[in-house]
Amino acid sequence: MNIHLILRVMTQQVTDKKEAIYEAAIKLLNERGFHSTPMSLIAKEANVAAGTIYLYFKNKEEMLNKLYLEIKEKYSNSLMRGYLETMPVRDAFELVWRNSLDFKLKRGAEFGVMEQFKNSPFIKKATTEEGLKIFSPVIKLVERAKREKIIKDYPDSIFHALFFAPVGELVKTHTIQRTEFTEEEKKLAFQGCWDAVKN
Amino acid sequence: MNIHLILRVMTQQVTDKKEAIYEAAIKLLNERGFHSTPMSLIAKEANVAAGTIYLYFKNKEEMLNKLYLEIKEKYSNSLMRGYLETMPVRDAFELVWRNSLDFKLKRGAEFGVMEQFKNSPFIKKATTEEGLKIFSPVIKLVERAKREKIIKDYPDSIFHALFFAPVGELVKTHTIQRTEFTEEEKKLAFQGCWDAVKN
DNA sequence: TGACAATGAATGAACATTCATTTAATTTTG
DNA sequence: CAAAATTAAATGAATGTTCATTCATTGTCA
Repeated sequence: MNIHLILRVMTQQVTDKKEAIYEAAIKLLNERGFHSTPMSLIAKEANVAAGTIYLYFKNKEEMLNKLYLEIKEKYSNSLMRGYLETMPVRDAFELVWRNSLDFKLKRGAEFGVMEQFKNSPFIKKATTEEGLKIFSPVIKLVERAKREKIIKDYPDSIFHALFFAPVGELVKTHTIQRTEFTEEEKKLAFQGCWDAVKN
Repeated sequence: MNIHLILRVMTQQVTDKKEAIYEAAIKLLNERGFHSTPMSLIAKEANVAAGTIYLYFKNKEEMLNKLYLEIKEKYSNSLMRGYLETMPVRDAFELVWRNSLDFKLKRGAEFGVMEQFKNSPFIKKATTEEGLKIFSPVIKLVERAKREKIIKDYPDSIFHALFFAPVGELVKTHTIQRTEFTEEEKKLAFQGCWDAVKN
């Protein structure tokens, strides 16, 4: 392999097709669920031959586990967007909370797939563990807030449940009911989450 | 059909086999997920022939939708267990919250199936709507508490997200990590949920 | 014995995956 | 530099398997 080949591989085919496959999979999985999106359909949606998917993934299981991790990583990255060490802690929490909400609202298909897979026996333990690592920046922020006595000294699991779980639930409700999520409601909901964890 | 037959049908076979099928389905769906529990396996687990399932259900889709409703109903009934009109409102909320937690902990398989299906496109809109009706006793309690200014005047969706969503999230975390859910943690978590909604 | 319940082997459709072949890109050679 | 040779990428028809569902047959019981 010479340098040109390496560049091509890195920037063109692999990225393009793999991305196309991921995108197609996200769209279809969200719309139809795992059980009724065959590989052949994903291939068609991605404008790729059925066999091509198997150049990039060992099989369907591996593909979906990788897709899940990819989405989790995107989500995790979006959480800390705009964060500065110098922020007041409470502002940082509002930022992270809003980032979570925005991701789940704007990237509805990704969020749908995440939710569908999160509790499915289909996702392997290794994948779940990998997914936890991705979250570490947020965990650091929580540690800091606990040390400064700004939030209660909850175990991580309880903090996460009180502060983030409601966001997902709300987005699901609004998505199902096809109702607007107003700024008023966002403020109310954040205040509730904050009241649950603040000291 | 004579009266004896009707009685027999109502009390013996139908109930027994249907129940056996439901139980088998819950166990397998929770363990293996929808995509890899074939009807034949459900039949075997229920000690019933494959064809028998089709005496009680039109097809797999109908079976799963009915199963989902059945579970939701059991869950909903368990929520109000022990409730008395005369209770102080805050005690009633703690009761309902603990009932929710107990159900999700003790009936882990049912809870797992519920979670797996809740966000799946597999569940039909009609089923989701039917599932909402089942919840009405709790909604009445919430109305009462709002009127008495004991909890904040949140829209139902926000109340639900703040007060109930964390319970499910916590149970899932503990189930995955195979850790004990201590009484201490339960107290902490309830206090958080209550702080989120109380006035 | 008649009426219904239950069975489970058989059927056919759907699907994941393979692989022989084609197309495209890259390198070598004269 | 162009043509030939090599290597890699991509294709999609074919394969074998899995599975939901059916239905001819058998069992049950009033």
